[in-house]
Amino acid sequence: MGVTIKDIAKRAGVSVTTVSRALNGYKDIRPETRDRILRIAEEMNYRPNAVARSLVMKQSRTIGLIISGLTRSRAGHDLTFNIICGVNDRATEAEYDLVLSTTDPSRQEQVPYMELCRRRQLDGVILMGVRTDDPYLKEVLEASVPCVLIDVPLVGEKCSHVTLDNERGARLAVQHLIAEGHRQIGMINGHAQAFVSLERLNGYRNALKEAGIEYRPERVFFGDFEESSGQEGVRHLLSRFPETTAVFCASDTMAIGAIRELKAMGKRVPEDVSVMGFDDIELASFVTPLLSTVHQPFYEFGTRAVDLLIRLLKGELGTADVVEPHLAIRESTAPRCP
Amino acid sequence: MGVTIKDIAKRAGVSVTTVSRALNGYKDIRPETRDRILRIAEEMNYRPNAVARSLVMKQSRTIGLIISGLTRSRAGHDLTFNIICGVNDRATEAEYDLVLSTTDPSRQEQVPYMELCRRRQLDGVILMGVRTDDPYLKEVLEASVPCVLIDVPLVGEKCSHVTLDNERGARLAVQHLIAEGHRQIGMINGHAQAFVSLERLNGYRNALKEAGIEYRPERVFFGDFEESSGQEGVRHLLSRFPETTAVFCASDTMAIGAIRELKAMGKRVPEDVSVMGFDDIELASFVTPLLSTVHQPFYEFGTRAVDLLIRLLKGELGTADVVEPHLAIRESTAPRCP
DNA sequence: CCTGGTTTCGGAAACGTTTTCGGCAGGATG
DNA sequence: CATCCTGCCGAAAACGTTTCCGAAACCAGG
Repeated sequence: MGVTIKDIAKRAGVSVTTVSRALNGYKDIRPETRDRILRIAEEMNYRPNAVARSLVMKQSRTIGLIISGLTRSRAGHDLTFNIICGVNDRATEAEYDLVLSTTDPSRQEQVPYMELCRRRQLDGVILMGVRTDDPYLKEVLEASVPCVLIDVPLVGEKCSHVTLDNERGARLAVQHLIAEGHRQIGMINGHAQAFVSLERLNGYRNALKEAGIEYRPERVFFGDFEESSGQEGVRHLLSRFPETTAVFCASDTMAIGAIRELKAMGKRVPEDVSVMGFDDIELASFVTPLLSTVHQPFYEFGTRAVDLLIRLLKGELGTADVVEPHLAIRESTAPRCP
Repeated sequence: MGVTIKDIAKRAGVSVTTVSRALNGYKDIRPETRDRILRIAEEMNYRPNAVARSLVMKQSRTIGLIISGLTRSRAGHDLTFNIICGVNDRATEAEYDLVLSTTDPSRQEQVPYMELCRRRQLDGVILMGVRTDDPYLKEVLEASVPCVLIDVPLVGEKCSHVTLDNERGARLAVQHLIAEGHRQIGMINGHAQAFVSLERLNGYRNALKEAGIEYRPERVFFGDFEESSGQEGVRHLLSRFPETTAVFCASDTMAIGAIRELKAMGKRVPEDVSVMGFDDIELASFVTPLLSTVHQPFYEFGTRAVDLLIRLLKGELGTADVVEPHLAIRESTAPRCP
């Protein structure tokens, strides 16, 4: 159907070798024949067949974006989408094709990481959404195809990652709470299978310690990043520590749930209790009160991930890219009422 | 690097033909040799090379998801993401790989539709975000690779589409407004380059006509689906028709902008003016007041698009899949105050 | 024993590229 | 004149599959 390199060769009266040379800009070809071939290719509307090329070159100029647990969580919408956009934009800039793939822990056992890569002959992959106990994690580190992880702080020879400085982000958040006069501060964390949860917990602890406030494990509730666990979290926290005047949530979604529950309990936000989120999703700028939170540049995560991957593809060693957090202070936090 | 069919053949002492036969479950092979080969393949951890297979079979078991104007619009986030999820889920179910690709009108001129398909040897594509004046639209209809359009009501021999019954959705929306007692109803439409805009306008007109209300073209403002054009829309509409008590917006995002502007003008929503949206994006359930709107099942659009494409791939003729709208009445609409 | 039909298998071409190797001119050098 | 580059080009192998065609081997019927 399509016009091939052979057709051009025939029409130009040369061999396929010469056509290939002309098309790929090699030097050992007479300029006139090169131009003639190029003109003919143009006329015949020739388009190279990437599949055939991949087969012989053993690389596909394709990167895989593998997302674990995509549809499961409602929390990740805005977040995931922006990363996808960043990856896509940067990948097409660099002339890489992008194949989208999703898994979950059970599928990860069924189909191993390397099979996924080999099947499509992926040059590299960007992996997000994996949990600490996911099978892919070990596979990735000892695999032969380069990989960059998002929000998983691991590096290997052929493995980089990009993530926020989560400890610092969390620390800034509760530092702000403390600066506003709060001392009875609870935390609603994500599940323990997420790396970021542990780091954010550390940030919370460190901020308290700096301020000379005692850390009490009972003050942190482990949810699952979803709205309902935010509600559950405040019920749990407030019943045990009614004197709480501020709560730090490890996701905006949970913060929204927390606010909803606080309102249902007759508390005012932020007058009675301040709540701080994490992520700065789009919703944070639309709910009432507007959510104070720590901003994560998700789109940039996507572009950076591609950059890291391209460096890996060039043979450079794996590296870490941790981006600076900054606060977005809005309406859901306020000075503690005396 | 990877183990190939040839390695298996050597180890099993048969030809590659026989191995291929065993692997693909053909019948002209002795059951014992088939089982033996299968066992060996298993042992050697063989994975077929999809690239080589694509080359010879001239089909890739890959579908392209081409999105025009992805990052440009903030309006489309939730919408686009859900469609992507639907497409992805259904595609992996059907064992198709998904390559993500984005364009915009200018890129569409540079790289023709068919080139995109041929390069990756796509079996078919799902196309969304195209406008009435986009180059791809003509190309798609006369192209040789099957295509399903989202929200573009065109069918061809190898071209299906899935869309909401937009006329009906809009009609239901303003019928509801009319039923609430409103008669001074403005409309904030999308841009004229979107098919849905025209259909929604028809719905608006038809609902008015049914109710015996005069249709006045000056009462409809053409925006661009974005929040700011919603604000602009109410300024325009309210300055010309201060007696307006309800406005129907062709997107939730514009509705949110409209509400914001109305509040800024000192009007209460819905007491002074009702506003109705379109799309039912996630945000609609979080803003205050909660947005009344017409629901679109975006995720389902994605899955249905894949189903349509698969039927096209089987050789069936192009067809239309128009899904029934239904209203989600919440807080932003209310009976007209007497 | 011959014929004809199955069953089971292998050789080889094909898909569209890239790349290695070598060949043939022509000019420069000895 | 012999030798050696250098510039330009073609033949052919290779990538990993699938598939067409034919060939053994076996069996049944005559």
